[in-house]
Amino acid sequence: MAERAGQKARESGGRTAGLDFPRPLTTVDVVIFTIRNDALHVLLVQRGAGDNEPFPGAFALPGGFVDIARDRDLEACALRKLKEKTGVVSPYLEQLGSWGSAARDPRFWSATHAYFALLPASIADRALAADAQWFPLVGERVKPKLAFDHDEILAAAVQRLRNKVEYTSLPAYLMAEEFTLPELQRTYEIVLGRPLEKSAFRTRMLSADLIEPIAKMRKGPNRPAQLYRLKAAKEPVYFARTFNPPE
Amino acid sequence: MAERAGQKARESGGRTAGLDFPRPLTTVDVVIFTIRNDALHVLLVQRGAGDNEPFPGAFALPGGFVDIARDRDLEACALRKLKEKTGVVSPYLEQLGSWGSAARDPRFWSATHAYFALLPASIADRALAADAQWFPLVGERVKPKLAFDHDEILAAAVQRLRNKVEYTSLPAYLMAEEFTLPELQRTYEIVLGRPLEKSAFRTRMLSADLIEPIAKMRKGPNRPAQLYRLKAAKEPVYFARTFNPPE
DNA sequence: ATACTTAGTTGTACTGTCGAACTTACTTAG
DNA sequence: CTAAGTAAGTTCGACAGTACAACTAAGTAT
Repeated sequence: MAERAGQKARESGGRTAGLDFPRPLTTVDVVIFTIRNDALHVLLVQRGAGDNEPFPGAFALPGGFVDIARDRDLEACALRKLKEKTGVVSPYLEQLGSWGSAARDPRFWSATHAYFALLPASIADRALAADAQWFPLVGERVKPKLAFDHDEILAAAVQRLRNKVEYTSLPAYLMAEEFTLPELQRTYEIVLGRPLEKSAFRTRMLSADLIEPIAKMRKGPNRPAQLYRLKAAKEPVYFARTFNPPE
Repeated sequence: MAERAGQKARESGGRTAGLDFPRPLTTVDVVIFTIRNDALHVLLVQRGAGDNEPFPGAFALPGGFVDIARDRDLEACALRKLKEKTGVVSPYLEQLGSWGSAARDPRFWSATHAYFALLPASIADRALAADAQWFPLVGERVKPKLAFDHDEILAAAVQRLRNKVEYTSLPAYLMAEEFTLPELQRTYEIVLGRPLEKSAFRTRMLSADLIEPIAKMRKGPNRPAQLYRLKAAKEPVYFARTFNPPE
């Protein structure tokens, strides 16, 4: 329907200011994070070796062209790609930014809308697509050289994540349904790459209206720990201060 | 060059996965803020009354189609549109996000890349385009109903600005070359919509490596005030705490 | 029983904001 | 010339939250 309108306008050949412009390619890419083995990981897919595709065989962020017939909007497109690769349907998903230039795709002027998602490791391990694979992060990069400008996008995603972790509750979305405070703190420390003060962390997390204790306790080889879960609100909490800065 | 490659691929009619997808319209819009008469203002342009254009006569954010022949990348496109409307060539410019859906433009599936810019009032008043006009902000809106989903984009820009003002030095980019600390504080207060503590504001601004005093003083009807200017670094400063929160 | 480990608490020092009162420098009214 | 007014800038005590370290608690392993 909307397409027909566009076709008509284009076929009419009139100076309809804009519909006549050559259109950039429009894609969506998703940077999907999770924590495995005490390290931040990102999901990459290996590209096919077809001759018409750029960067054959290279690794890339999950993503691809917007399908105007199936994708109601950009976020729906991101969710579709995320579901195709991981099976996950309701992750924490946030828009990261957009990258568009004449140079980033050898085929044509192209613009990508980048999202980033946080998944609990427990969910992330189920039902990965055949061409998808988790890679640990080395600093802000990943070992293989990525296709397009995906190295740059990944670096921006990591930076954004680290930045927001300083003053928000984002790491809570990397946790399983039930978790203990020390586990949450460890997640913060993994993402930030530096240790945090135990008591300050506790008082902050407990005074924030973010988590609630549940009746159960986590038993282990040592003293049992109180289990918590996220409160109903899905929105992240913003703290008034950053954590003890590295100096 | 890049265009030719695209044309070829399309003409070949091969299943080149992606180049065959119908492409969304790609635009860039810029939310340009300044402060006039102790109030936050945004720049709007009035759309022409041509029959082929949607929302004829309505006000909209400055923006339009990406011109792949002239725009090296998205930011260059935003800078071009900003210069066309204001003459300003080196503002504070930050990407805001992107909005894309089948519904936002009645003509076709379209995606816009939104930026927001901060201009000092002194610069902003020079050389406005004929169809451009400053509008004061009422909350997160503006009086006229805007074209497309620009009301939503504007609201997001205001929210982002207010948010970042809590813990960054962004308002410094709304100041003239030379300014006093009380003037800077007033700018913060205008953007935030609430008063700030004088002494805390001073110690924070002075201990941040952001501004430097210059030899001159601003004379007025009362005690003269020390003049400051932004330090060389163009990047905004992030504070470790937010300002006294409203509750 | 004893040592070890991790969860969680307590207490002191310190930093920066809050809030108000104060000093300083200039203008204007009488 | 003096007194009142105004805005710039400083000072000070109260307070909140963090830093750091020492402590208690509850389990396992030997």
